[in-house]
Amino acid sequence: MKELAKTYNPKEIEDRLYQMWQDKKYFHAEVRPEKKPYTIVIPPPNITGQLHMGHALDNTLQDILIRFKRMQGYEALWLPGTDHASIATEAKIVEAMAKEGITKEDLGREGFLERAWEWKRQYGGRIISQLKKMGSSCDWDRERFTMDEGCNKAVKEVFVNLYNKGLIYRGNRIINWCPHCLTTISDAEVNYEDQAGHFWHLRYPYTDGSGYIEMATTRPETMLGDTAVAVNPNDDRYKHLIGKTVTLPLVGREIPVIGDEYVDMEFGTGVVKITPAHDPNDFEVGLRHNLPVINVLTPDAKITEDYPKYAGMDRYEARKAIVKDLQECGALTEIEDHAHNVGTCYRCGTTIEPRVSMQWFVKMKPLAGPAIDAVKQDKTQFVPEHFEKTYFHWLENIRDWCISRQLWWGHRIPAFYCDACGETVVTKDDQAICPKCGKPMRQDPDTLDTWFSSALWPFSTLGWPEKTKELEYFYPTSTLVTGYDIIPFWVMRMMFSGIEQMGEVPFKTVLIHGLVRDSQGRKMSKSLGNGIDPLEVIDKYGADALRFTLVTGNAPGNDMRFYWERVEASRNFANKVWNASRFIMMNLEQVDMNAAMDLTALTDADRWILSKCNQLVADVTENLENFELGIAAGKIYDFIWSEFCDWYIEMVKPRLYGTETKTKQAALFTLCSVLTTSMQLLHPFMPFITEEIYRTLADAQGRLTDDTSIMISEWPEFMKSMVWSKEEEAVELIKNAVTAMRVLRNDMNVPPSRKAKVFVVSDDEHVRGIFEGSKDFFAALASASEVTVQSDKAGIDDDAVSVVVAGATIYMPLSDLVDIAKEIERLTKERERLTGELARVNGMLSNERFVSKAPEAKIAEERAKLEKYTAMMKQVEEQLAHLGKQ
RNA sequence: GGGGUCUUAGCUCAGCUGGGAGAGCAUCUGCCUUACAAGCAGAGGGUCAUAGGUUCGAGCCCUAUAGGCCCCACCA
Repeated sequence: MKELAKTYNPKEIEDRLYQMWQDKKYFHAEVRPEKKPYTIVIPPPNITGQLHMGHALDNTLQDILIRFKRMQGYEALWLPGTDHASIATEAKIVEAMAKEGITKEDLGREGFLERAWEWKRQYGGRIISQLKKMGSSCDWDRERFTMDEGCNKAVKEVFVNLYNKGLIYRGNRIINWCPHCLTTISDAEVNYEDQAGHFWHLRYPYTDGSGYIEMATTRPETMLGDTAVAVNPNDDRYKHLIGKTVTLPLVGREIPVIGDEYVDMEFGTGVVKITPAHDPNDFEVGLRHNLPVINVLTPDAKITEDYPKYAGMDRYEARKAIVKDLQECGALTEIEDHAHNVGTCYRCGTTIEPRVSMQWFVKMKPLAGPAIDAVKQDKTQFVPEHFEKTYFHWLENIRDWCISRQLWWGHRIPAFYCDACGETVVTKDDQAICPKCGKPMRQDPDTLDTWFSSALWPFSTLGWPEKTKELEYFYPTSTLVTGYDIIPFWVMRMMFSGIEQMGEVPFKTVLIHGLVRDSQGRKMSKSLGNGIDPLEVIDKYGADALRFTLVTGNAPGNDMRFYWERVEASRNFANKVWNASRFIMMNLEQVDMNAAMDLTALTDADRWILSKCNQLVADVTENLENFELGIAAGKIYDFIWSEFCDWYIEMVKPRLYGTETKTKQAALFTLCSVLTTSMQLLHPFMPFITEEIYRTLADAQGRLTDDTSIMISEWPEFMKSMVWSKEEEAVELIKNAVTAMRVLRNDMNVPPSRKAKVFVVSDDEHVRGIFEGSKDFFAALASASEVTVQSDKAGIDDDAVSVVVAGATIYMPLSDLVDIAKEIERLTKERERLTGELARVNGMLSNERFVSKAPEAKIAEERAKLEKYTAMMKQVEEQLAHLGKQ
């Protein structure tokens, strides 16, 4: 027979089992019309990425769902892949090249891309192999990459579709520019942070020499590009000035004073300098007033050649120089401290430079509407629900999406320009010759925002734009699992893309999770060095322990803290499971498991645990269906540890160590049955250990085949015929009695090694029957030398210690060990407790409004309690009276 | 400025449709009981942030207040 090691060693089994699952193609899903599909597309990790706790959590949740559904009989597809992460990857490669002293320009576009693909081949697989360590049951045969041929086709298709509908346009607009990455970034990619800065108060003189107007700015260097000064047209202080002109200091340009309601009269001096080229609001004002747009900065944020005195200085140097010059010419009157919000690049942290340039945009309003409606109509549901508010808020306030990037690594924009005649052609197929004038065309050099291709992921990975059978079968996908921080970047964009291109939402449920933080609640980050590597956790405690830790004690959508102690607790649970299995298998050889099972041999204890286990099946299934993964895991944990191990296995030991075959067989049958069911319920959470136990058990029972695997076994089902309430009640009574005895012995410092005679007294024949039938294990669990069940106190020493449970009083003649005073104290305490309970129940039942309004069942429940407590109270009082006499 | 969310045992957090406050860790006591000391049996510890309200009944629903965190926002 197969033996299990004394402690669970994950390293011995994880890789081996994962390999087996892969070899057997258990992760692979096919179009099978006779089965219902269940689909998850993975949030594709960046090829630059290393597995971190966020991935670990995200993938654990997905794997739990997919394994659960697979066992339930769905054709479960978990579609994996990676993201090309244009800006991050390109930056990494450029950085590596810099170390060799090469620039992008040295290699040229083709050469650079070659190098990038090489880099992808080399590192793109790393994250995948790390996901496998987690036990992720992805269909690796269908692995995709956001820049593979299929995705590229989809990207071009969508671009052309949207362009033809007028939903993609090219325009000269103010965008977020990163002077370090030298590309645009979208609004969503700008992080705002508070920075200490200053208010510089400036005076611009009127051209007619009639004085000056004063204003404040946080960015004095942009004054080179000022093309107006604005006041609020309703402002009595200034409205008469509208139409006058001022002379821009240092530059000498004559610019108008204009009136625009954008100016807040209450703030500052109520005067604003307008720099359309370098501020988004000023840009809008400029549009309204037809102001010239004067760009004073180069792409890397240096002053342009147009201002020789400052040319070549970066924006901060220029600021110093200009401030100094303004001061010298008397235009600067005051410098005030001022904290303000500065936009920074999400990738490199550089302060964003608003900049006017020709870019491609997606018109968002027409796309946002249907995406909002779909969620309002519950076509897609968020879990937890309140995240839909975040989603609505984003979509309702959305601005057009800037999608062009000045990068080489990415999907190239399928637009072709004719320099000769100015023609633009947007097409899926390369266009070399201008259809209008026949001259050569050149393709737009820019690439698309990475999220443009990610947005298509739920259908591009299923073959779209081809009408594949996969697409028809697996789309819309079932559940999307991601962090709340990704809603604006990805979830939202998949929603409107799916609706627009497919006519159907991309997924039915969005399961949102929070961030994994460190033990002090800080974000895990490279710079803090507080990140915990999931691979290290797996190495030390096993993947199952890591997975279990990530899914328990945490509600959906909430951030969680990562503690090593919690992993230890999970590991301990794994070990518990392991040892319970080991115990069962050690005893298996005692009986012939192939012999027919005599169901009448099942005892109350057997039926009790089977009934409990059956209920667990119902609960866990329901919780999983409602995405309450943590609750489900908690219930399995409690059942296995507190019910199965702490009680049932202990109850069954006397039978296993005895000689009677029939009852032994019933016990082993029950043990195996409950073990198997609970391993199946636990499998989505802890795939490795459950598989190992499942297969080892099959082996021990002589039914192990090549295709025995828990992951393709059928999910257990709740069976009405296995609800045994009477047996449950009976065993609960015994459990209460055992606990009461233990408490009593503990209070009196009686060690378990000291066995005592126990008398159970009850005038209820039914209760006596229960104790009679459970004598063997009752004695063992209560450390009794022998148990006598009788209807009265005949033959029991007067000084026996007693404990009262519902329906019975239990006596232990520990005459020489008993401290009478202590015993009276204990009983007095018990009387107090019962008095409290009775007061509560009586209070409720004497409340007329409760009796008339509460549900029938609740009232009956309270009446039963009243009866039970009254009887117990009577017993306790009798005991007290008796002891008091001595 | 707008929105969201949280406040429950010493710590970290659960508590699913309102019906006697839970877990893990920590603390204390006693156990090497032949599956497990990564264990077993017990114990202590909470005015569920505060104040109102709805209800027969509120940790849970409503309103206000205080504090923490997050997201969004163009106040130069």
